[in-house]
Amino acid sequence: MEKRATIKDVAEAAGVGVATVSRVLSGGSASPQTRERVLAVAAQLDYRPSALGRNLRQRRTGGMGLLVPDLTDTFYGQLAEGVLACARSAGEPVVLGSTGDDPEQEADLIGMLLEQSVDRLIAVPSGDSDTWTPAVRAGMTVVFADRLPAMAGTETGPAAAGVNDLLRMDGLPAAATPPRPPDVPSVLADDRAGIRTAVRYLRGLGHRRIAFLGGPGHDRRVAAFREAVGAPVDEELVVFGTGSRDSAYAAASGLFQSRPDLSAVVAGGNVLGEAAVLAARELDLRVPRDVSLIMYDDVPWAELCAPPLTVIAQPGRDMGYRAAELVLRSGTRRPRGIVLPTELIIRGSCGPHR
Amino acid sequence: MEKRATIKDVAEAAGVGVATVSRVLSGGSASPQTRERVLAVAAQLDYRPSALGRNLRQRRTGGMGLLVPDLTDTFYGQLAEGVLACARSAGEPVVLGSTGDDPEQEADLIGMLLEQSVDRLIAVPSGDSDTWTPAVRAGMTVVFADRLPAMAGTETGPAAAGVNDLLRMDGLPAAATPPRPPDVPSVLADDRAGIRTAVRYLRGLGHRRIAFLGGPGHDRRVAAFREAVGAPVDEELVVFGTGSRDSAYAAASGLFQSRPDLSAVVAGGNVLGEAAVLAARELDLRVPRDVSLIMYDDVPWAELCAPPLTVIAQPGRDMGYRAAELVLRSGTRRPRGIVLPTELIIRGSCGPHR
DNA sequence: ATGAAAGCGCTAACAG
DNA sequence: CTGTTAGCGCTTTCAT
Repeated sequence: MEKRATIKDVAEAAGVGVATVSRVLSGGSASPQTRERVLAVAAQLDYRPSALGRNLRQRRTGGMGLLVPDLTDTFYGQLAEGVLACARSAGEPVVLGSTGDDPEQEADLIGMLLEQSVDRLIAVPSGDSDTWTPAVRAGMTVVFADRLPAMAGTETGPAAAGVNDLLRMDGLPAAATPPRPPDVPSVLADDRAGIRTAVRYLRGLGHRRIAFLGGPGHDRRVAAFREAVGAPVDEELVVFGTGSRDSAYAAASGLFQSRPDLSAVVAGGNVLGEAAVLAARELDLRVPRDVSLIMYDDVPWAELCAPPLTVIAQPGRDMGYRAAELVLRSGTRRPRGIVLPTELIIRGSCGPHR
Repeated sequence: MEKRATIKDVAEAAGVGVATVSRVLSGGSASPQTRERVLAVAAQLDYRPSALGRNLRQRRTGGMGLLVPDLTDTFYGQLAEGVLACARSAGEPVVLGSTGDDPEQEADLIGMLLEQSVDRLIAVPSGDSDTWTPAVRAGMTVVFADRLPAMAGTETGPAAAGVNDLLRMDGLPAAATPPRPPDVPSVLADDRAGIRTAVRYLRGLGHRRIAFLGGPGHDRRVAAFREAVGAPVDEELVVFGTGSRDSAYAAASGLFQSRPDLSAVVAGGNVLGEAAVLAARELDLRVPRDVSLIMYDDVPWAELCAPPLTVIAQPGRDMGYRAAELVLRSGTRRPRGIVLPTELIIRGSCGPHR
């Protein structure tokens, strides 16, 4: 454990001032001579500028934070891979946190990031806009991915100050394509189109009693579902798990048992899809003979199921990559929301209603 | 974006010196009076000590780095969740990197961490011991998880200096239980026992031509496999993918086609198991009727397969948690290797040889 | 018990 | 074009 050379060491060894070294290394002006000498000495000393010094000086950490609900969920794994790929090509570090879809943990992690002076953050938010106000007020550039924070105090009339105003999206007016991105820096999938396509597909197959199995943060998807199935929504057919696999299973199982008349279900995420398959099997419901299933997220194992699962694919890796780009370019342009397309991939888990 | 209060602000507002504030906040000695006042002022000012200043002063970043091959692989997702859980309870940040099982990227990421002065690292290593020498020499505390770096220059006689000497494990002598942990700080699964149990199980079912489908970093598993199947190992039955899903599929498919006489395969990881299922289906081989399959890693979707997959379960989350504990306690005791048990979970993907 | 002061390694004025 | 200097926010002797 030998201690690293500092900029001062390099300066002395090269017979120049520290400022010159700093300039050379960050591409400032310097005579070719000096530049070369400094570079040579730096290389020779194996000098690595310390991010510590630079960060303190600039009062900010480089890189970015990344907050996801659960890395065990393959979709978030894909998203994370995208973020990491972009960060790597920029040579920036990524500080990771897993929130477990719990607003409190999320708030703690935000606090931790603030303490680290991480001022760029990509998040799949769990808490509502109130959770996010501190981060924004502290000057963080935050890009939301996969979903937006719910608006706080929505039922109490005018929304409280904070990010709420930014979150106001178009109020889901009559189907307009292409979708208008929200005004918050964000990378989302076109949930509405994805769900609508799925529901239409099921209806085309003759299904009328279609259920939605959702999880935390799936409100845009449920909204789209309600819109797609039309007016009298059978509320018993819209159920939610809390994010854990157990609760997802319980929700799925409960749904199948309480409403044996349903003929198709749309799972709002891959963990819920997994639960649906498991619950169906346990109850001896055969897919797609007894019940058709469409799952949000295309994950590798969707193809391994018997039958292979029909899915609404969203580009997880791309979403992560784009989000990282947005958050890194935040100085350049005021980033706006991005909406990425989804795709219905028809495999074998849906059949005609019978 | 209001700027945060500094320790100086607190000191002034409380009418004390900065040193006192520092002491109070880090649990040093101070009169109850002073302590209370400082605390009150700090709370009132919403003061958060800046990690930047502290880190620079102490010439090290808190927290830890985490390097995994691929977050899209559910096992590493579990591992990461474990690490994050431990880090969170310690309030420490985690800097994440994904290596893609590529030693070069790994080396780059190590460089990045060094630049950040991250001096604790948990890694699922891709490169050999040479890749890791710089990190160790720079004074990093590194805990390996899931596997150890291969020894460099092993074929050229005496191993080169570096971490090589630390890596020397017991040379797989005749089966001794319990397994002796290596002398490197590490958290590993008991691969040998896991593989041996699996092979014995298959043999008990009458299988004689058993193949091993491996990936990067599976050398301990292959070694165990060779040991378990005994002397004349049919080398054609031991094949490798490079880590990507495509190459895993190619390897599996090639294996099935070149050796239609095999009756069972052990997949060294869940990505390879996935590939095996896919390849078998593509070739119209039925599991377990035509070929039995055991996969390393118990992942949620193993149960969804038809038939559900018999697996060698290893405690991914625990491994991550323990590794994080080790790396955090590194100041206290010199951490040694830990070996965690595996478990053969029999489901439906193995049948009698026929 | 407490304050003053010295940096940690770096960048950004500001002079020369 | 280049060197000097002043901190960034914090911990830590060292006096008091």
